[in-house]
Amino acid sequence: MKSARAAVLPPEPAGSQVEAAYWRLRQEIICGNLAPSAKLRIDLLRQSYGFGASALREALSRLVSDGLAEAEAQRGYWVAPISREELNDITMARQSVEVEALRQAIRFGTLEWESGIVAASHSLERVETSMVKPTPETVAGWEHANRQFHMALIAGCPSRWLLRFTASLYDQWQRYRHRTVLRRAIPRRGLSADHKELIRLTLAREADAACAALSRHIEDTARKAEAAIFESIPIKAGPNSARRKSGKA
Amino acid sequence: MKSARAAVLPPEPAGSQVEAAYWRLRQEIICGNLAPSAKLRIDLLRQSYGFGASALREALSRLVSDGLAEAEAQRGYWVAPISREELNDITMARQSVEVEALRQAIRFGTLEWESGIVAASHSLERVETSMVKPTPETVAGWEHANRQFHMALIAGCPSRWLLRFTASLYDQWQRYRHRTVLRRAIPRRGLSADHKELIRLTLAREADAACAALSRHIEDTARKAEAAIFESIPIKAGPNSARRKSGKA
DNA sequence: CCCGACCATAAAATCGATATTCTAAGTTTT
DNA sequence: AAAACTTAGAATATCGATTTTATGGTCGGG
Repeated sequence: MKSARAAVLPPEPAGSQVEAAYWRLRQEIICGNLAPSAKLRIDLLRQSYGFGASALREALSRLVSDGLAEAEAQRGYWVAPISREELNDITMARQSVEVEALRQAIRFGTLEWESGIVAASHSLERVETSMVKPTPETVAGWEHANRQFHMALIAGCPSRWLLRFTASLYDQWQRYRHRTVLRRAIPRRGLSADHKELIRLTLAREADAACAALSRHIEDTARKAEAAIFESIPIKAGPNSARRKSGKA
Repeated sequence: MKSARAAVLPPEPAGSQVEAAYWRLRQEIICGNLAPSAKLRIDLLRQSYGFGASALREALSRLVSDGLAEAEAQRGYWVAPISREELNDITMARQSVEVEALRQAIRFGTLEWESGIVAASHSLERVETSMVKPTPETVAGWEHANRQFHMALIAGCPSRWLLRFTASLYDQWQRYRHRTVLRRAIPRRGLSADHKELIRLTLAREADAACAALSRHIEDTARKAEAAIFESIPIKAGPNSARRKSGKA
């Protein structure tokens, strides 16, 4: 039981303080505990999470490179803002990059790749089936399983750069979707028709159809998130989200 | 005269020590002064460039995110290695991402975008015309102008993410091409037929033809670099390029 | 003679303290 | 009254010293 649990929890490879700080902050940003556009004050984070100042600076640096945070010299760090425009941008970019990665995966993928898809979809199905109510823990497990599934789909792509970009975009996307997961109704039990079809077409190596299905899937989920975030009840924007729009000097 | 010069020199926005260190190291890696796979020892860099240890660590962190360096916890930093495989990967990824960016630029580009292309191609032509012999300075100017030109081509693309990925890949590519520029014959005077055609098709908004031309251009230049680097005289690999291939613990 | 554990050296990671820069409130001047 | 200057406060950036961890050679045992 315990090992089965561990497998669905998000990994936090803490080989060093910096890594630990990086993964922690990353998680906090993605799941919204650190709200978009919030100021990230070093000494405050220091006492909140118990990391050293240097480690935090280094972690924040990496988050800036990932596009999860922003920095201005001598002014400090902020959580990257979110907006309808950027959600659309992320969606469009995924439709370019992730779909191309899938195409190449279908073209070059090995048996090992196919097995990975089957394994990941099994995990995802199991998690979805056992998730009766969305709590922070089950949601974290589901998000991890879903990420693993999407990565498994394209893992057969031989281009390490496309894979890297895809992962980067997926993390960005998760920031948006996370805000919609907690409020949505109890999820269906088992994989969605979307996913099943995507798996079938991919394993059948029907590239065009599979790519179209993935593109549609990306579009649909993004539209739902867009509606949930920007058109229904606006979630607390946070009082500390003041950010100079600033023309630079 | 001086201002005209300044315009073609690569920018090094040194708003802070960390930024300065970052841009300096980045330049040294791209132009090969810091050889691929070379160990990056903090205290050594410290006395070589005169930056503080913390600033260097932070800069190195960012370079890792950019894929220009690698890190292993408790073991330090290395310059990212180069290989024929990765060159092919970068090339393929550019053909996916950069070409898609061009397609969107052609579709959505404004008048300002067109002007940017004309301006950048003018700069590039001027630099190429005035470059009688490849010296480190003129090469740096030419590489900057060439980069500006490629970025100008796709600047009309509305997706900030695609632009970011393209820039990232272009930097990677520059590492490879730089090793071929110094040894090649005296360049033609003025823009290549390749570039002229690419500009013409782009400004005429003939998307398919322009994308095909760009894809071919990327492929051709990559092939030339591949031949120059991996099939002719192997450049000094550097005695300090020893790197554990290492299975991780 | 070979293998494994131990110790000395060197490098990297972390922490705390100092200096610099920015922000904002209060004051003065026009 | 409005604008600009001054000054106190806070946050960031930088540097040096300490702690922790890896590495390579050596000694002792099998």
